[in-house]
Amino acid sequence: MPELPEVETVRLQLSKEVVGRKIKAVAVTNGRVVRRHPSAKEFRTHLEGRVIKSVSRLGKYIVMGLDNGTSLVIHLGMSGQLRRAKSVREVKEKHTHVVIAFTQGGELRFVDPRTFGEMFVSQPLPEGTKPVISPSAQVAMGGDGIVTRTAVPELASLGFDPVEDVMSWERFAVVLRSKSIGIKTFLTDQDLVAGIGNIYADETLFAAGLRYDRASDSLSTTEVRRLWRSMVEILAEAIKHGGSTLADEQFVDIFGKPGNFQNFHEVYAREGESCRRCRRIIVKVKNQGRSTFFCEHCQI
DNA sequence: CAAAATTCCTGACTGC
DNA sequence: TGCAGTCAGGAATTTT
Repeated sequence: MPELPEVETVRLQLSKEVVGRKIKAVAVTNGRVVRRHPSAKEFRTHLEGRVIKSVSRLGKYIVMGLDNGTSLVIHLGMSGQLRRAKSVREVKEKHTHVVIAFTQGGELRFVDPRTFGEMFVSQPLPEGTKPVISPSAQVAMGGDGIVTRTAVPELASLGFDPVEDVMSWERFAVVLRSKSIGIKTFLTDQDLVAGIGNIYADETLFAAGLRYDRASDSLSTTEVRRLWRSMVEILAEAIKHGGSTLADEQFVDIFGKPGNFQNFHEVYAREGESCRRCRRIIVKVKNQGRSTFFCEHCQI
């Protein structure tokens, strides 16, 4: 399922492929994707004629800045894909729900079997209005980097972005210790840390040598620093390898190519296999209704 | 058939 | 008793 590294992989490609393009027509064939809008037609009207000026990302959300100050926001959910088509003639994937055609030719298509993903057009906050920012993002950034949040009020409650927002581990410690919850719960709470899901939480915790159920306010300074480092490094590494494509799942980039980072997973989906560090068996437990994979020996 | 996992929502439990 | 924080569980969804 697309998490920060997969979304960033897509964002990097989109910024080369669609910036500067003008939207000629939008076709919505599954209204569920644009559920925030009163109608598919209203969504269409907001987009047609607009030029895409930028492509940024906040957590798992892609934000396309448009030439009138509004933004096209896209969330891939668990099975969403954005696909670049060179021409209308290219065969459409099953579950293609939205097609954006450009005046310069070509299309951008939104494909999503499970339809947990969504698209919507966001209106910026009126000039002079002060944005409401999540406490996590405020502490983490100390007032910086609120641009996307001002441009997209719907995303204001998201926590700091561990890749995009430059911050210190000391500030991370402040946010971490402000809660008393399991550290995996902390990492996957989008209002605290934006962009981490099940895969990268488990991989980060293995790299940090910490159990998923350690309380966020119980870590020593050394452990906090290790968690911070591991999180940043795992995400950077995963982006370098184009994200993870799982055996059952079908994450692909905008050209249909799978990612590579699954080959570097130490624990995720490795239940019953041996830990590469200590040779013991990787176990799987349920946490918050989600699978958690970890090594009982390497993670304390 | 159950499992996969996203966000959102509700109900219950805990500690002060 | 009330309240905030936390957590568990369910819905929506399709494919394997």
